[in-house]
Amino acid sequence: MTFTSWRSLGTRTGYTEHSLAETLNGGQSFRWSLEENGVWRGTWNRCHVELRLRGSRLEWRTPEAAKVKRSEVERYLSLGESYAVACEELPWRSDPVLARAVERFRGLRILRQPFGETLFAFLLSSAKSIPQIKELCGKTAQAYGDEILPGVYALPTWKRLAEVPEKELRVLKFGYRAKYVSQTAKVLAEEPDFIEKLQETSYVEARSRLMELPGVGGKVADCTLLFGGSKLEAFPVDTWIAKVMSELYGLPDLNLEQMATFGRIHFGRYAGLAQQFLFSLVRQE
DNA sequence: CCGCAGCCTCCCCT
DNA sequence: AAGGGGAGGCTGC
Repeated sequence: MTFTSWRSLGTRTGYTEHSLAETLNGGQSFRWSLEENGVWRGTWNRCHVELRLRGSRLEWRTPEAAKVKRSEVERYLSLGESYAVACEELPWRSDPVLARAVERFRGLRILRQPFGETLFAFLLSSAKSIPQIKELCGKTAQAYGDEILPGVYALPTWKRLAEVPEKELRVLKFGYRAKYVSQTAKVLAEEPDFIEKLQETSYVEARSRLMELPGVGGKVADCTLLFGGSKLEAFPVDTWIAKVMSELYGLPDLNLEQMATFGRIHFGRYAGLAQQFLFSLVRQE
């Protein structure tokens, strides 16, 4: 494959190697891999790009045949957003735990992934580690997705997934998640504008609609809305964040749903960004 | 309303 | 070395 030359995405993104790795490979997306030469390679929709950091300058390139636009990359990486403003608005001044996390992972941000792909990945996420989820996504793309470039496969659409028998997904080692994917695919196939309509509604409404889908509980709904729907007030509570709330915030008696509510109130409009900082913090320790 | 086992499979631990 | 327990969760009892 012939790539374009490296192009700058700016020198003021705030990214460090550390926070870039945490953003691309820290549990938001499962479609990035780090090559030996320090280059990140990732795929979303029909976009395929490489990223690297040269000092403070973030650079990208893409196979010429892929026809990826700079604006698509900027949007995906959420570069145009006022990231500094969001960080500034987080309550780190009165919250030493958050302050430590923000300091340690400066540059970490929330991606804007395709909604459908995000939903798919998080339907697979229960009781799975990041490498395992990546493996399942990769196998699914190869089995049912389009080959958008030689050897590069996009994830299949939900329409395509609706045609795949649950049994085949079990062969790919989806386990009990095969049923979630299969049944959700059927619902989405019957209601083609389900996802589109959902993105136009408020966080609260979108969350409860998403939770009607088989295999989607509060955590999966929040991850989908945060990483794939740009609902930055979503505060996903997994076992790691539960540990943070319990041990670092002194709230061991709240259940998961109560922790999610606490998070949205305590951290405010950008609770999801705070969650990602805290998630990186505990996961590292 | 709450808490818990079961679900697939893999991995880690003993 | 084989076998139990838990994993970035959801569902039904």
